[in-house]
Amino acid sequence: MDDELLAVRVAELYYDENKTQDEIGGLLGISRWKAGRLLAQAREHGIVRIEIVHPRARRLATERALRERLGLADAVVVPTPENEIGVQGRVAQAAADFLAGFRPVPRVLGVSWGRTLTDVAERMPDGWATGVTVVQINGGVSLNRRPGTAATLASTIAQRGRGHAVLLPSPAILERLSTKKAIESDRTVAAVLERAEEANAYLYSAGVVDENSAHVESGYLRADDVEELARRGAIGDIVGRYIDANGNIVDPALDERTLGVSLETLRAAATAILVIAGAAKHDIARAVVTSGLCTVLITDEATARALLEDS
Amino acid sequence: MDDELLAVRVAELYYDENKTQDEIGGLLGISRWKAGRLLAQAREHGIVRIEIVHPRARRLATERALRERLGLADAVVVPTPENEIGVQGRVAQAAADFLAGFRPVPRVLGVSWGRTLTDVAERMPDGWATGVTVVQINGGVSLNRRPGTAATLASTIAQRGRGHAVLLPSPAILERLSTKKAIESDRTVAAVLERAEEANAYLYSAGVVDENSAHVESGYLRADDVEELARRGAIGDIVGRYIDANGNIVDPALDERTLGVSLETLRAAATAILVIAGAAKHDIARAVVTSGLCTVLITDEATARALLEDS
DNA sequence: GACGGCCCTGCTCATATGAGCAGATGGATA
DNA sequence: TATCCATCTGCTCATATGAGCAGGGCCGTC
Repeated sequence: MDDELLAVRVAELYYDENKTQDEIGGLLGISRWKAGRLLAQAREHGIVRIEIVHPRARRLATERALRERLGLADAVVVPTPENEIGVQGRVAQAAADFLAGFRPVPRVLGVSWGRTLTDVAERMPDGWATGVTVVQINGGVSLNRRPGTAATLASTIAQRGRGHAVLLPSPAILERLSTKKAIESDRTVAAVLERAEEANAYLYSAGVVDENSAHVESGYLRADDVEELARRGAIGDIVGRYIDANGNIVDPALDERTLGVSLETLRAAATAILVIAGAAKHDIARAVVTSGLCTVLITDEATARALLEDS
Repeated sequence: MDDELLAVRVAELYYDENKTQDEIGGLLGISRWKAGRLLAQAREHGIVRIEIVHPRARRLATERALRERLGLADAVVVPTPENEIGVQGRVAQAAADFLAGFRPVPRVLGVSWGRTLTDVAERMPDGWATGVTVVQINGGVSLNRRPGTAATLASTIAQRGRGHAVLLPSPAILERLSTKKAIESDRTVAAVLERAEEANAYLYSAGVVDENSAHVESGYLRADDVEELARRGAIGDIVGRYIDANGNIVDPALDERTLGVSLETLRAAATAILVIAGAAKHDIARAVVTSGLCTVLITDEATARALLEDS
């Protein structure tokens, strides 16, 4: 019996049968030290495969790589399920867990909106904070017919944190720059934007450039506007603003008409948490992370690997 | 963070990050004993899944169940691969390993023939014994056109064991009883059968009742003979003899014309090793094992589970 | 509000394990 | 054949771990 086969036997006796290395030595006619060494070999050669099977499992090694190689303050990575079934939920759960455990507990939290953030809000544990102010950081989905809009999302997070939400009563993108300036200078809106600027942490996701974008669905943009953006290099949007692979604004004129915190605010933030999942969003995730728009990344392993590959 | 989630974190830090329970306690703000207890819980609840990934892995727990619940002297169970791809090979390898490690090394080994045993023979390690006599225990496949017949199989096992093969120069089933008696009383044949009776161990497999059986292929039986056997309750054959679910001979007249060791010889043997794999053979495996025709079973996990289910 | 039982916690102590070391083994080379 | 080098082996010792136990808090019950 060669050493590899012996290692398999040792591993079986140790892990399946809960024998001590000493007993194993006795059974297989080898010394207990040899048993220990074979066991180490078995682990090294991948004969022993240890997996943490749980919807809330994480990938600490990948998280560390992200922190070290991309200079992130923190990262949370969950395994990507087969065919991405349920990644959104898993990543949202991880984001909720992260936020709930984040210290110091933010007194003012800036949030954007979207499908992903709605998922996060739903998963925030009740009582995750004691008196948090949740500020909406970009113009909202009031036009959207679906429930679960920016307003309910922010309110949910706030209520569960025993606090209140400060909503931004404005469209995401205005048709004319003058309208945008007018709204912005409205006292209530200005007050909201001011609070948004002083948030202790920002929580946002990102969208990809395609005709199903929430901006199109809500009527802020037309399908051909999006096409044009894509043609000009846009790969996605964060807080309503379309950026290219370098994290730069694609269409400054459009951006001027977009209401909410600026990319500069995010870049300067002490804590900016990007929550993003799925293969479709690898490119936009890369753009956001490499251009320093976030300090914390919460994502699935496939996305994380995509980011790490080219660095 | 509830205990289950905490257990997941502990498991990750322990198994993925190789931290000590003490370090984990420090990281998660719990005592090292709590970390240890959570780890135990995680293992118990199946959050930690440890697998031995190797072509020669075994299922010791199932083996133990077979020994204890079916009264076998020994059992070897290998995992059934997805869609049974390669089970035959895996089980054959396990049989070869078992035989090579069997103590005391048999001086005389009785073998039957067939696809499975050919696979076993090919996998016997060179020098597995020092001077073994391998006796063919049932009539052979001289008519068979394919290579790898009873003769080469027995010779291979013998050569690798630094010994020689004693072949049974006879068809498996004779057309007429008188012919069988005549052959049986031939001095050389009688001598072989005598050696077969005194084997220290028998190694054989089993076939299922269908028109592709080696007996039909070799011309010993016609397709409609097999159909008739099935109609009368036959579920398969071992050492050329067709048995029903209770391990009894189905057609005594046919059996009389079948040349080789009897079922009684197998039942009385100190060591009779059945090598069998695949879902198609679950029934015949059950018949052989429950009727005491073997003392050692070498099989795949699915087959083993099928046997254990109804006991 | 007092009591009793249950579970959980943090401990002690025996055991299991891994790191590191010195001698043994074996194969290649001069 | 003698010698060297590399690997392997069995050891000592420090550390990590698990079993079992006593005390404390929490719950329900009276």
